Amino acid sequence: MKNKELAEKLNRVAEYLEMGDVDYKPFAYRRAASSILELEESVEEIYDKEGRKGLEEISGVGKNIADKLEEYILTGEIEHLKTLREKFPVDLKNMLRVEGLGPKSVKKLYENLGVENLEDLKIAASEGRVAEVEGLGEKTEKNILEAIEFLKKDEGKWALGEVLPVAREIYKRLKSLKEVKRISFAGSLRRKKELVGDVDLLVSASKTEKIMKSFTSFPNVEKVLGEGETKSSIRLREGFDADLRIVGEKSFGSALQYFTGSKNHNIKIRKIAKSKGLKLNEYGLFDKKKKIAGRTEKEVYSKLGLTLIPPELREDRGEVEKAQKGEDFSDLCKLEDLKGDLHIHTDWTGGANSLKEMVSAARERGYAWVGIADHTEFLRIENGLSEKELSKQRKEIEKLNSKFEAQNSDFYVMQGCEANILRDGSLDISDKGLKKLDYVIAGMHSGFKMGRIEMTERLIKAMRHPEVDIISHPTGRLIKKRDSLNLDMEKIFKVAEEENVFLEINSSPARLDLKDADIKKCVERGIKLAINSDSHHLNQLENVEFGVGQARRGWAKSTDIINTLSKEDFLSLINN
DNA sequence: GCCGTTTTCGGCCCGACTGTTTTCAGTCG
Repeated sequence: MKNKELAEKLNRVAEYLEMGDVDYKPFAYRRAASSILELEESVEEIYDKEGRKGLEEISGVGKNIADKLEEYILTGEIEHLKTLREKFPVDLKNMLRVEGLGPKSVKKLYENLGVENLEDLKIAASEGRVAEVEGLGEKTEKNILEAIEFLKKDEGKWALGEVLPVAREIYKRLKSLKEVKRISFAGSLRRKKELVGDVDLLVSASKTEKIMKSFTSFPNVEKVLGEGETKSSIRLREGFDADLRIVGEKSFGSALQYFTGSKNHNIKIRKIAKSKGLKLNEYGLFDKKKKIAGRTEKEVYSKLGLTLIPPELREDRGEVEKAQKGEDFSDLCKLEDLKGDLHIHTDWTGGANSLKEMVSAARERGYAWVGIADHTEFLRIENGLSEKELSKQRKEIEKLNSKFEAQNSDFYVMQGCEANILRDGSLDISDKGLKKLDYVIAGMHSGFKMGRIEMTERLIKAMRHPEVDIISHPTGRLIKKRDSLNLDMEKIFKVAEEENVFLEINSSPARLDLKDADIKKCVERGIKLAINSDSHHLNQLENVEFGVGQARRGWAKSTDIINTLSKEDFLSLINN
């Protein structure tokens, strides 16, 4: 768990150094940070086992950064970072969350206006002082104000991808206790919402003391907010809270139903109970004083004349009515329905792992096929591939396929690409180059500030391109960071229908793009979707879990998702 | 600050876009 913290510290050093106009060192610190994030082992473990030498063997870590890692492991501080902070006493972490604001601008704002944090910045900008700083101007000031507004919108909310790994650690810790009979996440986390307020855990047990002790002594606890017999709360070092509730075995189902929500879903469910002369609360479903259900959620729903509604659907978007009619939701898409992943990067472009490594990791996941979709020319930073390089990659892919064939394996690797949609809607690679590929993904990676009409036309032009099959991360949003692009989604959906273009559900926890409401619209119109990991590292293949959660929140069935097809069916769909 | 089919200093993914300027700095990917 410490790796993430350490990487963050190193990145922060890089940012402060950039503020101080230092060259190259920031790059070194960033590189070290990113290789630490990719380690399988924790830096602490490496240090325990192999000492300093082990630290220096981490790629990108030399003598100096090893010093800092050692210092942090031993003291929990990095003196160098403290010194840098004294020079520029600004809340860099939060200031840099403002889209469009980098270390250099933060420095200007601090030196000219004494801006140290977001509040200062907001005041300065709304008083018109930001525009007067040399190098900044009125538009920058306006953009800053808008970006701060956007940040404020999701204040106190955390991205599912940030919360879930920590939540799982707590879950595992509690589950290992013999006193714990049943355990589940509840709340928005269980509903797989893209933003969650906190971690809700529900446990059934008769003896609670040991469980509560284990919970409040979790290593990442910053503060115990409350500790009781049936309910405790902790604040984690990551910044969010976790709540644990313990109930009796006979109430686990009703409590789970109650604490999973959503609020609007539960209001509707309780109304149904009331209309039947029953009462529903976290302790059970009651007929007068007699408890008639509570042990399982299924029992509760069933006694109310409803089928069991999957947590991801519990938003009062029509699921209750469907459940009343007997719909069993079993065809909703599931992780195990995915037969492949169409959006995988390799070290041919910006990925961390080789083609071979990515392919074998995908194979180990139990996929039947996989699609490599590296960047094309325009994205120089990602070493986007030229037509010629794509042909070379193709040869390597064909080699892998022959190998699989020789092993009598049906596993198959397809070659696609993620082409860039330029400002005018054209692609950064020739039709001739695209024709050689099995399929084509296109996506927007630049030019985010365009008017609605222009932006919509741009995307539509790309969708109408005869070679384009899939649009990656269609709205371009970054969760808690950047709002969706200015697109007329109705028009986009219409063209997707006309052109048989598939829209991506990008599983990267930073994106989750399309969002649930858009997915639901696609499903209703019969537009097919692709759940892709957009992996740049083999650890990221498992991110499809987030995409599946998102798809389920959008009511997508397995038949709506093209990754559930066999390779043959997928290719014939693409070629028609 | 790290790295080296460059042994010990010189190079370090780079182009588009935006908003500031009026030729370029900062940010993003």
